[in-house]
Amino acid sequence: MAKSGTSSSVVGRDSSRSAGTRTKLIEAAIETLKAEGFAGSSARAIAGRAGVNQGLIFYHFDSVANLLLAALDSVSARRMEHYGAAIDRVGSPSELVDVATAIFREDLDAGYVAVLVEMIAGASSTPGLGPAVSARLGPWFSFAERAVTTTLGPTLDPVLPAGDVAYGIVALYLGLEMLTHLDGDRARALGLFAHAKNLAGLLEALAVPTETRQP
Amino acid sequence: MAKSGTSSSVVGRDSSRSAGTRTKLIEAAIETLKAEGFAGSSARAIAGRAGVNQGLIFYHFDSVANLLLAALDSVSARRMEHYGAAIDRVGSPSELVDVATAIFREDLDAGYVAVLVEMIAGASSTPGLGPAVSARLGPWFSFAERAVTTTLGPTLDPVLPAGDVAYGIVALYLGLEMLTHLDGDRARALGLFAHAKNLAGLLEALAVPTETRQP
DNA sequence: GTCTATACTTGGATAGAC
DNA sequence: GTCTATCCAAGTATAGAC
Repeated sequence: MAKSGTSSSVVGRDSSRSAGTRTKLIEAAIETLKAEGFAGSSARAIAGRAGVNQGLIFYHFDSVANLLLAALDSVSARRMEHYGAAIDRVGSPSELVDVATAIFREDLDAGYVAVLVEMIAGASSTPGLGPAVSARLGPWFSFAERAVTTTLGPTLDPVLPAGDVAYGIVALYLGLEMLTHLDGDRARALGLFAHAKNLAGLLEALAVPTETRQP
Repeated sequence: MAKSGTSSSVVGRDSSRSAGTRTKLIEAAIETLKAEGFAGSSARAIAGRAGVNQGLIFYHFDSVANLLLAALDSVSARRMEHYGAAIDRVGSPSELVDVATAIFREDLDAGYVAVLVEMIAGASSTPGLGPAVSARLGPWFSFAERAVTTTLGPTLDPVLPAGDVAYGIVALYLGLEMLTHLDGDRARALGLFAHAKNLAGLLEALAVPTETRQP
């Protein structure tokens, strides 16, 4: 459905001389979702922020919903790249909490999770948007699951399956973003991460006090 | 700002012969928020569901946003009443998880938390709505805190303040509602509650094995 | 006091100019 | 291929009928 290239160029980038209207629109869509929410992300609002005519949205993306999905794809891709790099240098649970705290702070500042939240909440109002958004949640789940698995390992897998924990973590992440975004008080959420750090340290002290691992 | 009574009657109810247009509108607003989301809750959509002329919204509530806030007040009041009754007959942590599970299932079916989620997410798009919604979150926090305090008591309060735990629980609750509502799969969320039940049982076994309490 | 008919504004989408 | 002018539907809000 969505058009693939901007020009007849063979390369994947949109390298025509028009300075990438597509890219500008996607960037403006992200900004508008963050600042005005889903309900405020009209074609005119987004185009105004991008400094282009609103008709271009329908030329490049066919509909506003498609543009918003492209915006969600864009943030997801950026975040997953960043997350993946961060998670690879994590060993212990408390290190995981440290990384998670830093990432959460970044996401809050940049408003990346706000985009996701608005798209999920907004999906109720546009027919067909729900499944599309749902499909794009996959990377977030699998990233969280990978983070849990690589740090906690199969240690607590029998009592707490990594997939279930990942689901809860994503849900908590979304909820904390909502609350923080609503009242602008990030201290409450960050306080929770501080407590998690303590619990992680406690967990490390309890678990495998002797090096019981097979090569 | 909002009009208080419907007629010049002395009683608090709207007891005029008009069969309660206000009430019908509030009910329709709740249903519309659940089904169509914030972005889909226009004056026309709500009035259509209520079977009344859309102009009545502005007569009775001055604006759509005010009607939506009244709808949020209505669900909050109902839920708090129900929650309060349920929490009073809870003693142990695992009982708390049982009650929380039942309540979560109810909220999912009835869509009460969906209303809250949509209002929080939608607050970004309407100037002034954020603080109004934020103010209405107070009861949810204090209920969660009360639930945590009465069951876990001051036992783990030093390491995990009840207020912080309550904040996290509300956030998790909102996030689970979003995800469940999005893909219609409530098994994932309910599975988490099952794990919480196990952990609660574990906690009970560990904590205060001897009756160490002062009268 | 309650409600309806109507005015005006904003939003989605496209035909056609460049 | 890129963009603008324009159309029509949907939204908010109110003047005035009952």
